Amino acid sequence: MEELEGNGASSVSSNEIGEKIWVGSHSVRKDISYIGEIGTVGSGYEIAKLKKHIGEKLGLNVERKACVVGLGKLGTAILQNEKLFSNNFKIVAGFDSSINKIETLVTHIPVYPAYDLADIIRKQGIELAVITVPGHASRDIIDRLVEGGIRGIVNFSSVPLHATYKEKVYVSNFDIAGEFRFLSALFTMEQQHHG
Amino acid sequence: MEELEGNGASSVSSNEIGEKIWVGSHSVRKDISYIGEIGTVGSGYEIAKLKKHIGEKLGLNVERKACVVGLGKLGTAILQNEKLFSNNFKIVAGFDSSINKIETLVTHIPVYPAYDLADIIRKQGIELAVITVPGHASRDIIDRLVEGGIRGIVNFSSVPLHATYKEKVYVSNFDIAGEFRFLSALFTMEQQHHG
DNA sequence: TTTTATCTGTGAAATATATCACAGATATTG
DNA sequence: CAATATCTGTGATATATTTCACAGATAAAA
Repeated sequence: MEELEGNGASSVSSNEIGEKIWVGSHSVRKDISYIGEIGTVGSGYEIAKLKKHIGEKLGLNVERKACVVGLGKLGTAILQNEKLFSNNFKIVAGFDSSINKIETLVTHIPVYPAYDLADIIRKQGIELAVITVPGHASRDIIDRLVEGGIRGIVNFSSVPLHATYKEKVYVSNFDIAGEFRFLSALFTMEQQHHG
Repeated sequence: MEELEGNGASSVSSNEIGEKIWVGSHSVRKDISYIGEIGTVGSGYEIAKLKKHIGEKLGLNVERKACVVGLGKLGTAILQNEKLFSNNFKIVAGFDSSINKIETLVTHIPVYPAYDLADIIRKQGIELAVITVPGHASRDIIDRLVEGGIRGIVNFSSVPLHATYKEKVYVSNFDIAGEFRFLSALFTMEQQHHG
């Protein structure tokens, strides 16, 4: 929608949205209809109105604080790369278990030792975390994040985490090797079907 | 399964697998049944046999070459982090459009200018790519990857790519900001339902 | 104003996915 | 060896998701 606004458009049809995101116009309309009756028959959806409604429904209109746990190469790259985030998310802290790493890392974002995790998350009201620690450490980290009251976690460790609803934490696992396996499974099975 | 093997087990039941990955035993059995009749009633699945069959079906028993396109902080971190990959995937090349970056980057993996992309992918038989270029450049990059004959792409740029089946390329999009939006939508909607 | 084109919202139908339940086979125990 | 416990593979059922089709409303054109 922001792309279309940039082109000077003020309204958009389900068809146009569908083409942008490679989804049928039916599905676009059906999904939007769960939020409410937002469109205008004949001319489509007013972009500003649609953005507002989606934002309210999904909680995207408020700024949320996030942190990075594990400051290896990957963690540091994420910590320092503000372009990775849209404007309502702000990385406000980094954590690592190595004091040495914390003292030597050059960055304008404050970094803390891992044992302060729960405390700082609670005090600063941090809601989201990206974790890039080695697999064996991730279970311990998630416990401390939950203790601090974190709400969502993006997990880059190779050990998938399954936070329960009871814990009130949602986890999104991402594993590059897993994606590679998935992709190679797709094209391997394609070949098996075609001979 | 490798974890269980490490503990000395040689066979595993659908129940045990299900507990490990938080899935019902029914689903585990049903999924495995699509590959064939691999289990033994009464004692479960022989781990070595199950690994072999899954590997063959999904093409995980062969080594596959991969590359990283875009050597900013994130791309460099991925290029240099071999722990991110399981043993059948090997990063054999990095690419960037900045000659300066290519000349100054210190790594034991060969790096090349982006204009050599298609050529090197073809010559070296690279099947997988991770792309971490800025959004606006990604469409051009994917064209060159396809030209070189790439089979699968993990896309970290914020612009989602949709490779068609016709192009014989599969794409897995990953966008950290998108995951944050998804997670905050989940807990926001949870709050809306509970009052 | 009248006609024609455009577009939403949504029941209904079609697909796909997940779950269940159990027959029948194997392993284990006493 | 008999009795009991364990476990797979799968048809059947249930649930979820996607797609379709169109009534009815608005916008644009003539």
